Amino acid sequence: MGPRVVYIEELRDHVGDEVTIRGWLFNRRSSGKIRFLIVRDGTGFLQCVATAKDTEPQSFELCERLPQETSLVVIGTVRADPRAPGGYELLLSRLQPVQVPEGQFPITLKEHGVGFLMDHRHLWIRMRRQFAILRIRDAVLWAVREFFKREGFVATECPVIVGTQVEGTTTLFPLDYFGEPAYLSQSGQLYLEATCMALGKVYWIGPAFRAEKSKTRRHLTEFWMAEAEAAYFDHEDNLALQERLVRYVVEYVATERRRELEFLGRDATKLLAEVKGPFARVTYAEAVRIVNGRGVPMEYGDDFGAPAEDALSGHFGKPIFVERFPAKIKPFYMKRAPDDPSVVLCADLIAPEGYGEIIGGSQRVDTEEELISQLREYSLPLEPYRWYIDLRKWGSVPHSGFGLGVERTIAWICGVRHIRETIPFPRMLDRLYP
RNA sequence: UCCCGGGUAGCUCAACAGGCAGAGCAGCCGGCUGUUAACCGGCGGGUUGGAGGUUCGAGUCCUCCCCCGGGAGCCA
Repeated sequence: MGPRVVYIEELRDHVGDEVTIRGWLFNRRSSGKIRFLIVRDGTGFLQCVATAKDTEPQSFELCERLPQETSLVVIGTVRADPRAPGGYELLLSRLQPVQVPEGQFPITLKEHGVGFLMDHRHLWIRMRRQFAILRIRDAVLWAVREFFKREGFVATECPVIVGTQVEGTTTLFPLDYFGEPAYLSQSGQLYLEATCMALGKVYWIGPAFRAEKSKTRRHLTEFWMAEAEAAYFDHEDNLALQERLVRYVVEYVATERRRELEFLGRDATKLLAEVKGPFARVTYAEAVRIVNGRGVPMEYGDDFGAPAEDALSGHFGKPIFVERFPAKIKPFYMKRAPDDPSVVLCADLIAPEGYGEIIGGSQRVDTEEELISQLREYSLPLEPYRWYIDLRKWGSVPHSGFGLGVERTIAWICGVRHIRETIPFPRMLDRLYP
């Protein structure tokens, strides 16, 4: 048995010790009699230093030959050295290859085009930038779970195969369910409304599918949403909850993943400043005026396009709730404002810096009469929604909820322009491989 | 679906007005005891996305198709 096996992220506690690291060869450099290996192990990257004096001869020889992405076990002494990236390095005693690649690894440390990288996504995720983003993704999802746990929400699940269309079939992926038409869910919301009447405050993190043929940096056909629904929550409770969630997530990531944010060139201080104070809050009508005032044409009744969202986020420099949209451009399940039935008690949360809408939420229709009349207004059939209507017959209460777009949130926190890098294997229009 | 841009070596790109298809990196060989995408010297590397057309001659011009990227609409 060799020295104790440790992970790179634990090295600060092992300075002076001889340890074993199991990982992959990320890069190597040589200056003749001194050779440097960069080894990664999933928790970080480590510089290993090999010299003829300190390193066992056969291992020293291998340092000059092993190709990129060789899986290997390295044994050496941990030491702190300011010349090492990360501050710690391993003085290599010996190494043992696990598997040596025959050819050259497709992804080098040089430039590559996006198309090439996407075709090699299964290997691309081993590179430093992707490593940082995916570890931030992990932190975002943990933060969401921790937040809801603290707020007393119950974790639950929604079906992914559904028979009901939420708003028209064009955005749904159809499925043959033993001869019955079925779809991949575009949101768990309707089911969450049922579940919150049983468990009070509920949330789930699950996939959502949109068959829309959109081709932008903000869209995936398969993406993840953190959805919450709470009985007895009105519109105001809903916004307060969302604001606490977003602030919690950002503060959590800024603390737990500072190193990764730094690597991405993201200024954690700026992020924290953006969520520190109360979020901006405007009505849809005010938002339209602001957008117009910044030179982006749009009329009352239009939905916000990407340029309009960018204009808004540029105006405030912090997250913005846009409330009270015209009912006509929002789905059937949103509750009308009591003082103005042409608008609904909803809000979209627009992220700062042009990252777009990260939350959509609303107070829901809670009476059977309203619900049936709105389904009719939207020309939707009542039959598939029978169970949903049923909820309004048996102790219906005011309730509200929202869905947070996980990838857009990660893109904003990471400061990456395209959300395809925020999920291990993005599904997009014309992108099903790998 | 629409509007742009592109497809040349393993990768990133160049090639004037139609006239011998090139560079950097990667790879291989050699050098270097503190490298940071290391550096220095040498070597090999091509059905120019596909099909057809114009021409003495096509990477370059024309037609169709395929693929990729950027943006729009729709949304989280």
